[in-house]
Amino acid sequence: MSPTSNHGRSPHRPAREDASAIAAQPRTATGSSSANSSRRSEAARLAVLNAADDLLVEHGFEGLTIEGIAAAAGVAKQTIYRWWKSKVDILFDNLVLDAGSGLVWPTDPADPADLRAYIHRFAAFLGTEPAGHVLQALLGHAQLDPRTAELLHTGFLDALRARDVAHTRTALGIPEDEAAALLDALLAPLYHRALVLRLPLDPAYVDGLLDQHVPR
Amino acid sequence: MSPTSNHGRSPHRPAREDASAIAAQPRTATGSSSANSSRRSEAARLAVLNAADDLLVEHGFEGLTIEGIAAAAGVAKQTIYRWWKSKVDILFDNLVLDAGSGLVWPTDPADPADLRAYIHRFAAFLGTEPAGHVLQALLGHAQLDPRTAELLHTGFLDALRARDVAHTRTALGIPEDEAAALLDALLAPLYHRALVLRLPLDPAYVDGLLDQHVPR
Amino acid sequence: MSPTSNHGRSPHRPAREDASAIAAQPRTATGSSSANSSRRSEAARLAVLNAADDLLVEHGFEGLTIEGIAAAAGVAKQTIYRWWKSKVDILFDNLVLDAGSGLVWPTDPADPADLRAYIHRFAAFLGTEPAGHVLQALLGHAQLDPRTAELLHTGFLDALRARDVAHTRTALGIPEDEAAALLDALLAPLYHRALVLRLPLDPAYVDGLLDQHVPR
Amino acid sequence: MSPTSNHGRSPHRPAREDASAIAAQPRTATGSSSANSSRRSEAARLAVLNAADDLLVEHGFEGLTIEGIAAAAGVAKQTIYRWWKSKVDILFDNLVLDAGSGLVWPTDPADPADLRAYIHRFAAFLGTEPAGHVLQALLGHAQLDPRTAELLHTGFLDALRARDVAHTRTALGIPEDEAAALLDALLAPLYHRALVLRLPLDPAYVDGLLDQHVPR
DNA sequence: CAATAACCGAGACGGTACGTCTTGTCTTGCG
DNA sequence: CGCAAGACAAGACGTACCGTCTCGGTTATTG
Repeated sequence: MSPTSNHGRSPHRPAREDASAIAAQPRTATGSSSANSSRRSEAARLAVLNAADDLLVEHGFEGLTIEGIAAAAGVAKQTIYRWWKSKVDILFDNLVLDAGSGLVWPTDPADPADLRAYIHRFAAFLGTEPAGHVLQALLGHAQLDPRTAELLHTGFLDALRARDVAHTRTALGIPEDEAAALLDALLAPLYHRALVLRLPLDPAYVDGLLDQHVPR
Repeated sequence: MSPTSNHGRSPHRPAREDASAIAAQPRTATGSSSANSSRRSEAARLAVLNAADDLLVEHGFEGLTIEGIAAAAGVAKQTIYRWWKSKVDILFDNLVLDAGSGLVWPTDPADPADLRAYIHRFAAFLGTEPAGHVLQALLGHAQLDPRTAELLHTGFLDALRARDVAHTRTALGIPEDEAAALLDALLAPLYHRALVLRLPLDPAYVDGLLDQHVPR
Repeated sequence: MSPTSNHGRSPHRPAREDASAIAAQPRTATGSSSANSSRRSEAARLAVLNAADDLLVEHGFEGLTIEGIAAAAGVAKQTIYRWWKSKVDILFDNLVLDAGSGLVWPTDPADPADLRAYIHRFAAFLGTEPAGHVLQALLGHAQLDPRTAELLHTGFLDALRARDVAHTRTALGIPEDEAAALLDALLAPLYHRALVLRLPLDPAYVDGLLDQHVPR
Repeated sequence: MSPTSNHGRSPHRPAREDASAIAAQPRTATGSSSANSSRRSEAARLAVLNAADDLLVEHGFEGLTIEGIAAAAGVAKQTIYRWWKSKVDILFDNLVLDAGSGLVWPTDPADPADLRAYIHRFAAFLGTEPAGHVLQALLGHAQLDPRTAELLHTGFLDALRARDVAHTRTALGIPEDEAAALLDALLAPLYHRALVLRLPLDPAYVDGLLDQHVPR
């Protein structure tokens, strides 16, 4: 869990006011992370997140149950309900965690090649275990449940898009609306291929897509 | 239910070998509908399909239960299980039914404008109640459940795509691979906008998209 | 379950209007018992009652759980909740069942010795497994829970007392108030000894008590 | 809490070896009360006892929870568990406390009328809030739980009976076995009426009972 | 023109998981 | 150390649906 996201730490009570699940610099040293207010058990938190990830891969989203997670994590059911509302919430925390470490832009000196690199990274993230499984499951479930859709968008996708548009702008030196359009032109086929066509996002395909839209 | 689809009529027993849920000509005269072998109650079948549609809109996919459908349809639970394996199966039948009447290409004399018309029709289908709700729900659920994915692809999406590629070819007089690429370039943004961005597919947007890819 | 008691048969829905759980002749031939309205499973009913009895003796009232009964009876929890409101209800049915077969007065020709015999029978019933355990548990729980008290009195104790007073009257040929007073004088020490002093109700003690109050 | 009872003061650790919860002279000056060794908070102790009493009357025995008592007393749960094993233990302390002040024999110069007075006092104690509620609840729970039965008898009822038999002897100048039999003859109907018949122990009834067994 | 077989409604059944509740233990600061 | 606060593992509670299984009561051919 990125220290800038308090999602899992201080749960539903204080209402999600977090505006940037995807921090530009998720890794900034926040000594304040030691402001680890509550007496929450870190061991239990991690055991739950890992168990959920494992069981999602093993049994699929439908076969993922709170009772199963609790049993696999060696944790009481109530400990889960104390900190998460639902299995969707748990997976969301996993998504934020994984995105924080796996969905990053190359660091500072902006370079047009950064976009290519990032799109490749995104395709790998969406298309591979376990993070991609989680994102696909949450996107799928968001079609079925408005609360999941709300959480996924305001808590993750919106921030991700804003960040990516900004990076694209600075990387290519183009205006915001152009950056957004370019990003959509690149991401739409990836999502389409993964969610609708269910075909693999192999690097060759991604390269072809990039060649179409961004000059090498 | 299109008479060329035996999905809902003679169910899981004879194993789904239906290859063209989306018939090119779903409306072929079927006096043969009297080949209606079994003593299945048409009233019950329709009551179930309608109840499922209504309850999907009312309570969402998760809140849709077999018991609820049975109660709303005034039908015994066993009557549902006799003809459908799951609520996904019921929704699938509804999808095929709705697609048969709402996702058609203009009839015969091929015309380049047909593609524009069809894409508009598709956007309207995906974006509006209740058929779009059903398709979105099934696409969402397909991310969570491989059996749903299998059913949706081999039973609907693959046939739809094959048909649409063929129509695009004849409408524009282009080779198959070009037709497929063009179709993807048009559909990917629509799916992306509907499933990921959750924005409306208004005609203005669709027109803009078409202007980008197909000469007016 | 005595056929004159509909307690377990037609459960909480039709509201307990049964006025004579303790029928004078619980065994009256009622071929009509086959007027067994619902399709309730007799096997499940008996399995639950027996399991409850066994587990009460084994683990005590507090250690008796619905889940445990369901597991021991090889029955789904919901099957128990369908027909009984609580474990108290199950025990009550057992009590009525056991009382019907074990708490009977000698048959017709009234004889002063009948009272002696019945009091001995009562002492044995109250003091021995498993029926006595059930009655003691329900009497104990009635001190803690008004609903149990209500059920036990209006559904069992009142009818028992009325029946016993009537029998005492005809057996000894005395007026009702005298019969009631005599019965109280005999039962109070038995209950006191069983519930408060927790001493055994051996036949010698009962004989002594009888000698004190009824001429041999 | 009587100072001669260390029940609540030094709890389960030193194992209850107290033989006379009901001291003949509960009020004997025990300067040793300053043996108030530990740093136990008297305020917390009293808050717990009072809260338990209040909540027993308000919600009944079953609705009485340790957490509820802790909350109502403004005390941490652990503080309760530090000093009492269970809610039964807390109620027991309350019983001893109340009995110490409400269930006393007239003082010294022995007089035959003392028995009448004491029986009236006992009936009032058993039949009225809150002390009677506690005793009835504990008697009821003793039917369900052997540990409660053990505690109630060895910790309270046995000593009470011994004391009462002794007082009866000296008050009426009769041998011990006669005193015990007389006491049983008086108490059995009271317990029977309170626990089984659930009728009020009004003074008129008690007078009638006394007239039956002890010459005025 | 019965009989016989499938369908139908109703709903009980053995199960699984839900989300809530309480228990009794443990840990973390404060005074 | 006692204490308030409260997280924790454990597990029962009562509810909702699941998918299977009778039960009688219609139809609707078919022998």
